[in-house]
Parts: sequence; C-alpha cells; structure tokens
Amino acid sequence: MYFVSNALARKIEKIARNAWNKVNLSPSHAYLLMLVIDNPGVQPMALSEELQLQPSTITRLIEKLELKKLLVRTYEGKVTNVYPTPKAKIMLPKLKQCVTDFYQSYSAILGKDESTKLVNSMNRIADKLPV
Amino acid sequence: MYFVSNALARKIEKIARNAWNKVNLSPSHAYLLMLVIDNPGVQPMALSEELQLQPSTITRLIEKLELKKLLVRTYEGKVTNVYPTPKAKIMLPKLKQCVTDFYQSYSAILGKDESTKLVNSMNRIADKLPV
DNA sequence: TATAAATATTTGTATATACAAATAAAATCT
DNA sequence: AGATTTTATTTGTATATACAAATATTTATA
Repeated sequence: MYFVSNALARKIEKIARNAWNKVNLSPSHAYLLMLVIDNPGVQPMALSEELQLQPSTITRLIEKLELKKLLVRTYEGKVTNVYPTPKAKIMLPKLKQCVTDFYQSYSAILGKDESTKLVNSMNRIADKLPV
Repeated sequence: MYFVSNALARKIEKIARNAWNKVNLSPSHAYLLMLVIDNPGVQPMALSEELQLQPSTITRLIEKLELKKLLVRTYEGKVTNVYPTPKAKIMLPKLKQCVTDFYQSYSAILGKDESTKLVNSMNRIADKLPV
C-alpha cells in the first residue's frame, strides 16, 4: 500500500510535470495559479483547503509565483489576499490547454473509463482517511 | 487526478509514518531495511528496482541507516553490497510488527476488502504507466 | 592491448512538502 | 476596556525524493 500509492503518485506527477512544462510551472504552482485567476483575492487558507496542502506550503508556492510576477499579495490585518497579475490572466488559455494535455496523456495510457474510475475511488478513499 | 493521487499518497504516508514511529524509522527506511535483512548483500540497483526509487535516493537511504548502525556497505569494484548489522537483525520482529500495525490502521478505516481492491487497482495502473 | 562504451554507485544540487514556532491581528470573555 | 483565546499567515528548519553530473569499474571493440 505504502509503496504503490507513492509510486503511483510519482508517476502521475511525472506525467503532470510534463504537461505543464510548456508553461514552465510545476503542477502545484499551475493549479494554484488557476485557482487564483478564477477567484481573485482568494486567501491562502482557502487555497490550502482546496489544494489539500498545508498553509506553509501555500505560502511557499505563492512566493514563487510572486517572483515570477504572476501573483501579487495585499495585506489587510491578519488576512492576505492573492490576486493574479495581467501576465497571469493572459496565460489562462495556455494553462487550460495544459490541463487538457495532462488529461489526454494519462487517459491515452489508462483509457478514459479506467482513469475516471481510479479518480473516483481514490477520491472516495482519500475522503475517508483522516486529514 | 494530480491532486487526488498526491493527497492520497500523503495521507497513506502519514498513517505509515505513524506505524513506524515505534522504531524511529520512516517507512522508506524501514522497507529498505527489511529488504536488506531478507537479502543480505543485496546491491543498491536491486533495491532501487524493488522499491521503485532512484539509485540516488537509495544511496541516501542507505547512508542514513549506516549512520544508525543498522546497515554496512562493502565495496567490490563498481558493485556495492549492503548487509544488515546484528542490531538490525534483532529489530526484525519489531519491524514486522510495524508492517502489521500499518495494515491494521488503514484497513480499520477503509475495510479490508476496499483496501485490497485499492492496492490491486493502484498496482495494475502503476504498472501501465511508464517508468 | 588500448580505447571506447556500458554499468553501478555516489555527489552536488534542487524541489515539493511538512511540522512547529513565531508573528500579528481579530474575536471573545470577564 | 483589558486580558485571553483564536485565527491567518509566515518563517525556520527538516525530510524525501529526483535529476544530472561525476566517479570508478567492467565489458566490448578495434
């Protein structure tokens, strides 16, 4: 169980990384960026829940995207808002294309049916497991 | 797909880490150690294939276990042989217990049936995906 | 046999992620 | 209103893993 779930995740990661190479982003960065484009002003907490990553990890992802001039943060009290830059907004179609490419890549190997089933069962099971 | 496979792996990792806390080893270290105990003199290449980790990762795992006086390496030409120390051999029953504990932990949450099914389908799918 | 190619391992470096502690602001309580 | 607790975020630090380059040895080739 341990090794297979890790090995699977690493293999999927590799396919994903490949699909997002075109825009020079890691999959995590890309998904976070798309979330921010869709929800300008979203807060790190919300991103953390959505992406199932620790808040500290979210901070680190945002920092990197800020360096690349794709995001900006504004600070109001204890809350931080994250906004996409114009540069990021322009990228959106390319990002969506990567999502599609990624889906195509793995479903070409696994078949659409099996892919969907796997995603569903992993989702169901991940939900059962404690956070 | 990307996030669910990662999230699942991280959750499983957490359960595993918990089970191996007792012996103060990470799951990867523990599995490698058990492999070496079962195959004294095994070479890093073989461990790499078995554990589906890069050779460099194997080196790093071995280094740490060597520091803990659980493994030793001998060098013959380009080949390295890895042996368990007596200290490691004595640990074997405890290690096996951790394997059992780990299995108990996740199958208590998911049910034995569902766990087995998941492992099988992940295995089947990981096999299909390129290395 | 000398050179080239292949192989096994290690090293240098980079990445993603996490946990725990620190910070700072907001909300609650008394 | 002041003190305390809770909440959101960031920082410091550690871990597992990978890729690519370096090293060293063996095998194959010319």
